[in-house]
Amino acid sequence: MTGSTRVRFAPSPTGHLHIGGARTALFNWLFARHTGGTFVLRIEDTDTARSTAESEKAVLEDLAWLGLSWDEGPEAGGDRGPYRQSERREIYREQADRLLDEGKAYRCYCTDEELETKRKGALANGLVPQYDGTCRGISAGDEERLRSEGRAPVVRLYGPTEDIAFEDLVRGAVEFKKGMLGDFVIMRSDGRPTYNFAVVVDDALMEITHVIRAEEHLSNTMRQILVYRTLGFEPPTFVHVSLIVDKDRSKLSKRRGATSVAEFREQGFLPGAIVNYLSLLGWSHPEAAEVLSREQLVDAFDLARVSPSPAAFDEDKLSWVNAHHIREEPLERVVELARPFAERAGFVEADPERFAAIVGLVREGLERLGDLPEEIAIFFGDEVEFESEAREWVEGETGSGVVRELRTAVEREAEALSPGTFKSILKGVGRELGVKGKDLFMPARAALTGRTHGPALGEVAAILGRERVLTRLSSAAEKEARR
RNA sequence: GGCGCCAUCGUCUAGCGGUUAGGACGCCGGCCUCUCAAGCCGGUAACACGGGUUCGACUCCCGUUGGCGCUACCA
Repeated sequence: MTGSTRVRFAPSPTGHLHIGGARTALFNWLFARHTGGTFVLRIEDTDTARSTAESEKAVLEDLAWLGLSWDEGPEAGGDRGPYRQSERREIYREQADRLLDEGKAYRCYCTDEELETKRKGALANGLVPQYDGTCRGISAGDEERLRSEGRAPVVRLYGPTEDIAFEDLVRGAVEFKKGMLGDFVIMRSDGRPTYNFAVVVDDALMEITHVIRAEEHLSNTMRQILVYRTLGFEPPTFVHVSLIVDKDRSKLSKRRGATSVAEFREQGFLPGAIVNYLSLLGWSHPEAAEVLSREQLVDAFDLARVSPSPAAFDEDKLSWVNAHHIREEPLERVVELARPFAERAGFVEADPERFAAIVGLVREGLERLGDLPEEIAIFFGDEVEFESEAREWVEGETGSGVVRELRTAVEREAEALSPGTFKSILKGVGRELGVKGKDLFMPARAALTGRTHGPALGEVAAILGRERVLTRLSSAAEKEARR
């Protein structure tokens, strides 16, 4: 591939980054990185009513968190900016004026009410509602008069005079009939461009080569190609990626669970896992590999393997992918991501090495970082809280014997506790007492952690350290003695 | 309503005229194991329907059905 591809992701800043948007951004990013091209980020904030600066910040943060770095855009700069549509008003106006001068567009003074009446009339007659061209050949005098009445015009582009066909990279040949579209608005009466106009002006001027976006924009493509042609620009290659849908096949909705990247982050999904899972929605690895690092994805990504059918979001599989990433990503990375989860739950470990050891041990059984506090609780605090089943293990005769003997043995034999030494000491106790297996391990586990489930016991003891092991064994023994 | 897109196990998907239709998640068993996971082994389960085209269709064409999208001075 050449290094000249230019793609963009163009979110509207109306909230946190949506999971569907994240997937679109990801495919653009993967394509850019795979081809050595440029990934542009553009903020589509022409809808002033819904766009906010906070949302823009949130979206930027979400993208950065996912690791989808952009080469041009807000904060990154670039020589084809500005990268916010709200800062490009002049550019749209110039382009619209040009079309007006060239007679390819015209001012329309029809009011909403007039338009609404016509629309209803058309619908009533079973016709496709589209602009009837009332203002098409409007005279300068009429314009003057309408303007003096206080009417502010919109700018309309002439609808297509021929069918519009194009080749979509994932959908193949797509064709729209000319009669489907009337003269449509490109500039609103307040001077702001409409979406379909702004997008084309921006994509053309930013020299975007591949427009990779969600399928919901497929129908818009007819309008946009018309704008490209009228403006005298060459349309880019279009790539319409399928939508991500809910388990019930409807549009992904908030009410059925998390839908924003931020929400998944809060639950403890790793950015690498989200990127990995999202890549599998509508794309597949040539060798069917499923657990993939960012690098592997960049390396293997190919638009030719993007599927055209909508994909249902499956949180079970996301969790599975996440568990893999928690286990397989570099420990230091996982530790860094895990720390806030621990600290928020009150588990603050001053010693970074000990904390890393704890995370390194419990990550084997973690599906989400949100489950971390529960798992690491056993390493914190002086008092062990016993689950009832665990209590039974230390209370029985053999159990209490194991606990007492183990305490003595640890005190006598071990200066430092490694997983190996702890295990051999435990086994020694077992031999002495004639106890093995569950009857040996469970009392020890229960005394040390208060639980009957958990990570490998030797490792747990090693992280606890000799002193704490002794304390906990003593206190379990006392507990038994007091009965 | 009109136009467009989509259609393989419950879910994500492989397949690109000839396959016992493959893999993954989930689920169910087994092994391993102090426990829970992980891991390994095995099982469950699909070409929406109807017409063509062809010696031969999951694959190509048409239609039906269903899902979704667009149909705005929202993006």
